[in-house]
Amino acid sequence: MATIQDVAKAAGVSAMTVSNVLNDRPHVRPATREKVLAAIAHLDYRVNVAARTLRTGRTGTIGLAVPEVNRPYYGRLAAAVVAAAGRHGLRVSIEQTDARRENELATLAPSRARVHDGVILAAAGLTTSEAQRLKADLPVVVLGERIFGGPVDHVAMPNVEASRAATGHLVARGCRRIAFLCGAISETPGDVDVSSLRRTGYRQALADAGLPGDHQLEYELAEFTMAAGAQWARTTAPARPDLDGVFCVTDTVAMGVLRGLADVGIRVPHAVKVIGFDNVDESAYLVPSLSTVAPDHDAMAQRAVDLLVRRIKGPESDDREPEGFVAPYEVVVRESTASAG
Amino acid sequence: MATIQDVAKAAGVSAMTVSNVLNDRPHVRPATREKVLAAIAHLDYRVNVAARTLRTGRTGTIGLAVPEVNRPYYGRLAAAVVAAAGRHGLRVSIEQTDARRENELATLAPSRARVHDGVILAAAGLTTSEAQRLKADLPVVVLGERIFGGPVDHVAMPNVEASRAATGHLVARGCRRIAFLCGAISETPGDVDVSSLRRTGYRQALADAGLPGDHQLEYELAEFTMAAGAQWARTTAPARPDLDGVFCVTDTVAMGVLRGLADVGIRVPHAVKVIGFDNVDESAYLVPSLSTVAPDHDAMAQRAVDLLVRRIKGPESDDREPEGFVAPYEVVVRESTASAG
DNA sequence: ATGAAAGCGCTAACAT
DNA sequence: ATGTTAGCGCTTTCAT
Repeated sequence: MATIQDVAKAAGVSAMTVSNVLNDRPHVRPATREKVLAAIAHLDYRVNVAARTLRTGRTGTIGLAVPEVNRPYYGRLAAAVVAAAGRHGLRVSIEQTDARRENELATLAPSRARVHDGVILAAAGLTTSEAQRLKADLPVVVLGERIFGGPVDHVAMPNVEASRAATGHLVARGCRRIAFLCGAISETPGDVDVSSLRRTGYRQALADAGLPGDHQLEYELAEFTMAAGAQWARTTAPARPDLDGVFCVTDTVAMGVLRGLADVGIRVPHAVKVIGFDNVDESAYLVPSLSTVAPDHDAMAQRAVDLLVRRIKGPESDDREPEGFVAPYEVVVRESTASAG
Repeated sequence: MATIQDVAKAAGVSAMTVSNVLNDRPHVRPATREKVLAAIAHLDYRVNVAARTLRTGRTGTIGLAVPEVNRPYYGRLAAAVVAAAGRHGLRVSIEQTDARRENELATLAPSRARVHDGVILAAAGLTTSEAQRLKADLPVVVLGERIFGGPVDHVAMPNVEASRAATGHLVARGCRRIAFLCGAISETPGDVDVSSLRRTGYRQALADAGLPGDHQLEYELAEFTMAAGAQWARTTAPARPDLDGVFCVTDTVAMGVLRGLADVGIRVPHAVKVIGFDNVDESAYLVPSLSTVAPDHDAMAQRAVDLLVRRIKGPESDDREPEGFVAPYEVVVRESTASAG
């Protein structure tokens, strides 16, 4: 395997000149550049990434830490991040955190700085206060909740607003007894997990409509899974005949709910209307198709990568105030909330 | 950030001894080892992966090249590979090939040998003859079709047998006019893509049952997508009122088909029974739930990683004959092929 | 059982 | 515009 020295020799220049060509640095005469490129092609030379990393401290790879690869939402996100990173010439290495805080924190440990130039952390296990005190040893962008006053750049879902819109849509379709299904809500006061943010939006929408809030209608599931959603629909929903709408914290949960309601003969959207959150690809193909909130995944991924690259590139930029970006969204209306029977 | 020299100094030994401790090499006195470990802990020392890689040529990372991260099947697979690799202390870097042969071949190029110790290639764009002549510059395990006489280890789906079983199940449930939906089938004679293998199983099952094969019932879709499946169900299925069963090349396609059939009022399983392939998580929660072939994803991932690790570890093992592993499978019967109306 | 020396391939800094 | 020098942090080889 050819080295930069071999190329230099073949081109009749110094290794440094080859390096300059490789890295698109100025001050290389076109003629010289040609010679070097020819030698590179001839020898089929490839840079040794390890050597470059050892020298520069840059690895050319960013980490993407997600709770679980095998979930449509994160699959969608990962695809978008891989694409966006590629545009910056960066590789993406995906890690699973299983939504456990120690794993999430571990991705920011110094040891990772040796492997990744930066990390995009799709946080699900951290508390807000933890996120606000994140002391990362490498550039980080947190993807998930909006972290006010946190120390790192973050890209967030418009959780509250979008949930309010989703619930508002149910209200507009005539629902009056709307359940909210979410995951475990943190006990820590001031902590903002997805569930509590979306619950806030849900409550606001009820208030907007002058509907009484009923905490009996707020259900905390053990997990964000289809199984949990289905289980709820089979056991709890039938016991609440007054129910006419369900807002699910994610499409995955909603998929389970649709299945469970079908099992117990509760018709959607006739008896109960259902709306989810995420606009996962599958949602459009369910029977009935699932109404949902569609955040702009590509914009989130693109922005996350851009923010990260800026921190990676500019050491001076460490001083820059942490930035936040809230993705645009829209409510996608499908059969599960259709108005006519 | 502490280096191995710092640790050596702190422990009062040479760098070499520290290295020996780090790499669990013999001939280190327990007392010495203790001293070193203490120094490591005290300084919070971490090996510099780049330096080690430069020296040894090993990166500690394997590549996983999949057509698309954002597809349930590959998400499921990726999760399993990440888990299996972790057990060997290896990181996984995921790449997308978009099922294009040049991208798939690129993952095996020498330049990647600098970044990955080996690659698991979920091939979808290569022809058999290409796969059989794969000249990889680093250890590779191909995950996908069974490559007879190929030069690399491979882990395969039991495509033919499982498809035969799936189709046989439809026959057993009384279907007589069974359609087969697949992706584009390669023109190259002798080429075995997923579609043609599964078609072979389908045809065998029909022959087993003494049913006439009717090539009019074999449909090649442009893509393995829900959209393509739905499109087919909406346009083609209604034109074939004799149809009573559909075997889809993947669950994703089947999801689209279920949706499309619902659109045109063809009832499943009453009028038409549908079976898929993959047993994606979602399949159990569709309405109707989808019967399918369930290959053992975890076994496939585990085996792929094991095979790869063997090639990486043992240079002498290059001589070993390429191994093939065919995953076990079972037919999972759900509502979409239920017998009673 | 431990250590000294050398070098993996690259690039930052400083010549020229 | 190009070249020289030095060294990133580790491990292989050969001593001791």
